Amino acid sequence: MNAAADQSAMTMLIRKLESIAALSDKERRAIQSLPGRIQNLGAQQDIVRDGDQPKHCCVILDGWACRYKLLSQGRRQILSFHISGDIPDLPSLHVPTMDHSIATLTKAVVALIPHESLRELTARHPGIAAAFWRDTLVDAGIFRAWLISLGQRSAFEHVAHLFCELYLKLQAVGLAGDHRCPLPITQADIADALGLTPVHVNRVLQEMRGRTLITLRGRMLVIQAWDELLRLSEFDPTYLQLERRAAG
Amino acid sequence: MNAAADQSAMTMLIRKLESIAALSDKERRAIQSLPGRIQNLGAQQDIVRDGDQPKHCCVILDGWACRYKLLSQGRRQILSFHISGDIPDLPSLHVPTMDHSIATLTKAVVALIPHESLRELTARHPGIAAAFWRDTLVDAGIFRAWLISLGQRSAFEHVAHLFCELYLKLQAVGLAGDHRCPLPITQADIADALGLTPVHVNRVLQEMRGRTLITLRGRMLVIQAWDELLRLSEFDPTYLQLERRAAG
DNA sequence: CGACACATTGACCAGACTCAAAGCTAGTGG
DNA sequence: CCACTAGCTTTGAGTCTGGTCAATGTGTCG
Repeated sequence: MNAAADQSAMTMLIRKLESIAALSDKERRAIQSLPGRIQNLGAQQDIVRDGDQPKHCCVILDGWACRYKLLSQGRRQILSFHISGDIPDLPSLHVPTMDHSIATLTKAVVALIPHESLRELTARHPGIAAAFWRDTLVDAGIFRAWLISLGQRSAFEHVAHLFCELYLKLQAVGLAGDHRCPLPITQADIADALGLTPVHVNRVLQEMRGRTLITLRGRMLVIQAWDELLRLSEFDPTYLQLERRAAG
Repeated sequence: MNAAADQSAMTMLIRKLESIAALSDKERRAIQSLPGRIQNLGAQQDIVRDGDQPKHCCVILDGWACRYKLLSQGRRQILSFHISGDIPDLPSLHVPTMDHSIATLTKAVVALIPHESLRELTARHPGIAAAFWRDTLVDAGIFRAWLISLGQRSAFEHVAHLFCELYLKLQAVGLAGDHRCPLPITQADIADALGLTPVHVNRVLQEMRGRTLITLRGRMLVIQAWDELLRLSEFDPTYLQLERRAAG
């Protein structure tokens, strides 16, 4: 966190909510004055666990996190990726028991906000309540999009679709542009999200490079052929409900 | 619809909401007096289409429906199954544009309720608003469970998991018991939901019959070995959030 | 500079798909 | 009440996408 961010840790949350709904000045101020315990976390650390009944929600201020579920024999399904501004455990406000875990994928900074404060905030500001509501509906839309990918798309199309989605989500909160975005996760993480093996994800990435669709080095993804990637994966950005900008 | 049901078409909606949240007498009466245009539909008929901006929600009173998305080359992914009491397009109250379609799978009876009436109802009865909210969160939980099945389970485990889920959902609204439930959909429908081919679904069903796990004839599913099916599919009913009864 | 995690490659395997052909069964109309 | 039909289910043979197992690079951080 730098000095500007310290002024309000909630800046990223506001930016995220404004990417899917309009906020008034009053609402922005109310969010900025939310109490939040800042926490620095390492990579691969659980934030909330399957079966927990959390009493606070976590806003991601920096770094990447994911929802995931463990099955027998160490199988892991990643259910969603989360970036700055996201509140992955927002549903815990209304559904007490977690049916999955949430963990960091990279080093991360999060703010823990008591459920109580959030309930007060939403009771006082119906506009914010609506924005939260809308956020979880967008989340559900992303789950549906992943269902479609898992059920109908080839591994190649699936990876392409994921890259389009991640780029647009990052762009919406100002963390990407010019068809480049950070991608600080491993091929094994991607594999667990797409229901593939790391080996096969690697082969798909090789093919994408070979076809000059992307560059992926260090932790930076460059989409060299955006339109082509959209076309190949039949990407339709409607489900992200990003009102302010068209895809691309 | 029989005479008793005519008394209030919303009986199934109330029963459904009570399977996931508590309602007061006042709230029950408010729901019962909702205005709803009753419609009789044939099988395979669209109720809402991808891209629509609906002005009402549909409560399913009888029959089965599904959410689905069409891709190129006639591929169809079914995103969820819906039964009596469900409001599959409830999210349209807060997210204007549909990113998928909703259609009947069997002959069905639905009630169309204007968004306006629902907004009035929820504004006047926060408990009902909370129940609706909770319902869409449960829906999201079901999407996550399907993600896990698609990503990590074998075809056999996936079919088993689906059968456990459908049985419990039907039981929760009084449409199943004794490990028997109606299953008025085709193997092709199941295939489109699980991302498999109808041929492979058929082979899986044959194996389940061979292992005396289920009986499936006419449009009736009998689960002969419930515990075994739960175990084989690693079924954990938490995500359905059915407070009142344990699984089974 | 060494160690560990991550990425890459190769050879072989298997679960699910494709294509094609019968066999059932529930509605329909005569 | 029966014959017909359309849609659904079942079965078989061959194929392919993605998985498994195992080894070898590569890069990054103490």
